[in-house]
Amino acid sequence: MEFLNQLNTAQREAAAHMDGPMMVIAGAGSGKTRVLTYRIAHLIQQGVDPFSVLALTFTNKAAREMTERIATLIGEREARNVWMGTFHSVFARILRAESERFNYDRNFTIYDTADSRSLLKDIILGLGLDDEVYKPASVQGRISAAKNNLLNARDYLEHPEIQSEDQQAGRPRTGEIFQTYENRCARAQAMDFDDLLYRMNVLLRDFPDLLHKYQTRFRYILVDEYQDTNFAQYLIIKQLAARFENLCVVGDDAQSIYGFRGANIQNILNFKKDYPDYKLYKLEQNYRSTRHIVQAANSVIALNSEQIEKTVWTENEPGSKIGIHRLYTDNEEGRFVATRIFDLHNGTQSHFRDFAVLYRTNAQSRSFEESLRKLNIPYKIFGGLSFYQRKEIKDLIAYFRLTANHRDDEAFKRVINYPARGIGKTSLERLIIEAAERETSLWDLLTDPFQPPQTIGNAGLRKMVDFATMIRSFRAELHTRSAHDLALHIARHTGLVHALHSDKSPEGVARYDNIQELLNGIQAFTEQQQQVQPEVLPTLSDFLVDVALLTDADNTETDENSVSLMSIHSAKGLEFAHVFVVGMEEQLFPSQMAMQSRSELEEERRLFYVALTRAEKTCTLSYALTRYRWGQLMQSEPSRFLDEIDPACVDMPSTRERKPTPFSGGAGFEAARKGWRAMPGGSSTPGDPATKGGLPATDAEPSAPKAEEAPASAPPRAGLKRFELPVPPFAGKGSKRLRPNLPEGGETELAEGTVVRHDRFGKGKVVKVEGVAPNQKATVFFPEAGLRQLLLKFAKLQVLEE
DNA sequence: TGGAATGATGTTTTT
DNA sequence: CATCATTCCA
Repeated sequence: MEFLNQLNTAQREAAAHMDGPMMVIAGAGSGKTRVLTYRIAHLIQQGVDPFSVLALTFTNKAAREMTERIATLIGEREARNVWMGTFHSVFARILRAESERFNYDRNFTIYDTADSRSLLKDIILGLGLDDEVYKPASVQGRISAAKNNLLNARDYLEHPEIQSEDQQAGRPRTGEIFQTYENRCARAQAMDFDDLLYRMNVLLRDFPDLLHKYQTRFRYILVDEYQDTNFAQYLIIKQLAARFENLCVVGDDAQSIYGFRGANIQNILNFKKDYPDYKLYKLEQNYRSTRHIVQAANSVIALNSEQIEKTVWTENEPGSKIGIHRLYTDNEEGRFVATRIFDLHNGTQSHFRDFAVLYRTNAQSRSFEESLRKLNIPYKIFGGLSFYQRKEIKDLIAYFRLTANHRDDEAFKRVINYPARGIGKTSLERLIIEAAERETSLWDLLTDPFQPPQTIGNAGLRKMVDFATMIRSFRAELHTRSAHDLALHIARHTGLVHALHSDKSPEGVARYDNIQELLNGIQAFTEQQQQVQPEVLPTLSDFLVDVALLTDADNTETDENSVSLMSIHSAKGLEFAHVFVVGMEEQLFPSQMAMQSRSELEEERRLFYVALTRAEKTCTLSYALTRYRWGQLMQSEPSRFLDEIDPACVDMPSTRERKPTPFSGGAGFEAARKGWRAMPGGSSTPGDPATKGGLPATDAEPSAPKAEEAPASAPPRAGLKRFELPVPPFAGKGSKRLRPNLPEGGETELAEGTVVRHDRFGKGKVVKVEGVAPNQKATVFFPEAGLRQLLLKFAKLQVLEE
């Protein structure tokens, strides 16, 4: 009981809540993790069995930190027994335990995004479709959205609205691809990320005994970052909590930044409908940041129309104002930030780990890496090409996967001839074709004792069979050797270690080191598991469940003293004394991809809010006037977000000047500096649609600052947004965000990928088409003139080829 | 069949 | 500018 006294009143009340549904709306930096951990500790102290507590987070790191914090409150033994993990990892475990209910192998594979994309590409080509029309990535998005709304392939095919959407998008056979994808995954005993949530739902829906079992087991359920849950997650939680309704959700609508992957703020807004007698707690006092930072963040987020009412305030000192810095190039921006860090590090007694550089896209990290390296400042990059996505790591893991689950076709294809063992692509292709004909996995075909593959030459077949024999020999030891032991054996025995070791190029050495690092990681895993459950041998397949769902952010050794470089998304939940938010430019932040609709722009703004509120003491914003993008030098303009900050919190008054409208590319240094006044007659292009300001996003310009009373879910702009699907019929009362039909695409034959000629900009390729007939607009990439937005009624485009 | 050279192509954010 | 994919050659 005493430890609750370390909390403020609001926090304490929330943490002391025992039974019944509750929601905590927690402003940034208001101590929400504290409330979660203290509440769990308190529950256990009050006699609740730790085994009956389930806490769901979005990152493994958050889960680990919470476990640690709880351990310091009530001791490690108790803390360890709380079910704490990400949605995906917890449900993957449960699915593994219950796999026989849906005819899956216990050791099923979890396909990552790359696996499922390559499978999709395979299917698309296999169906004789054009992968330019059916882009694997966008089909993937479509399927993902469907699954997040609990639609399987059959539902998808039977859904008239979806079908007509696909018709109109010119991709009528998407459902067929989905269907095939589903079959192929089943055949390979594989699930993708979305399947984990989908299956979990189906499991609870179709097996009342299991529903009962887990409802009873998880007597207390806590959910972190509730604003980021999607429909599938929402429904799982709802079902699990239905028996006791001891459900605690914590979130901040202002920090909802995963709408693009199906997260639905409505889940927060609807909580009171599902649990009318819920108790609401609000945490509004910010302990993290200075007053200027809090005020700046508040002023920005106030421009969003959809929010839960709350006031974030702080008693902290005002601190220094937000700095805004203009640089001429992206490299200069890198140098600026690095020198700043260097000086601050020397001037104040701060550590390098107190600094973070946050950017919108991972591709921006390069200039900062270079500059930091030059000044000998240690840094660590998060995200981007994650450790687990490196080729050599994926190769080795593919061997592990194939060992655990022979039917994992993606893994099979990856390593059948790596290291080279003389199995060429024709042999493999024949195997693939034959497997498709017989509707079986590659492995099952290859090892079929009665009907071995018919179409492969003798030599090739023999080598393949040898390969299978080797994999089988690994399999035989799956349960007798520890994860690390077997991993090492596989790494050596396959020749992979040898192949990398003999490669003396710098990359080769790095790869070899990475393999070592992976093996060390498995060693650590093995030891850790043995500590938790000494009586059980941690196997390689146990490791695989973990590794599929790991990210770089989970990999950090906290004792490292280095500057953090990361995307704003991955910075969520973290805090740093000194934060640099870089690349504050139109088209970049807000991203050009996210300006189709008001709601997308608002998500970008929340992202900016998240960025600002990571800072404790100082926050520095910067932008560059020119930047390399797609290998091209491009002009850029200061982000509109800079103008949205309350000027009282900003250090550089000159930025208060009125900014040019978006998309006025090519205005030049002078124009960009002086603002839009310099544009007319300047280097701006005649007929440039920018001067028309046709974008909805412009609504948010300072000239019309107060958010109009938009309906709760403003109708999305017509556009190419592919991500949302109508809520499925059995979704019940949930949200009803039916989207109006897209405008008929007729009128023009312009489509993505069309090559056109413009009489000033030359040859270019259509990247995107949007808008309705008279005002239809195309985004075209011209190698000579860069990315341009053109209003079709003005621009005379000549179609060169489809 | 394997590897190197050349050419096309693409950038949001992540479990 | 990178990475990837395809092509071309030994």
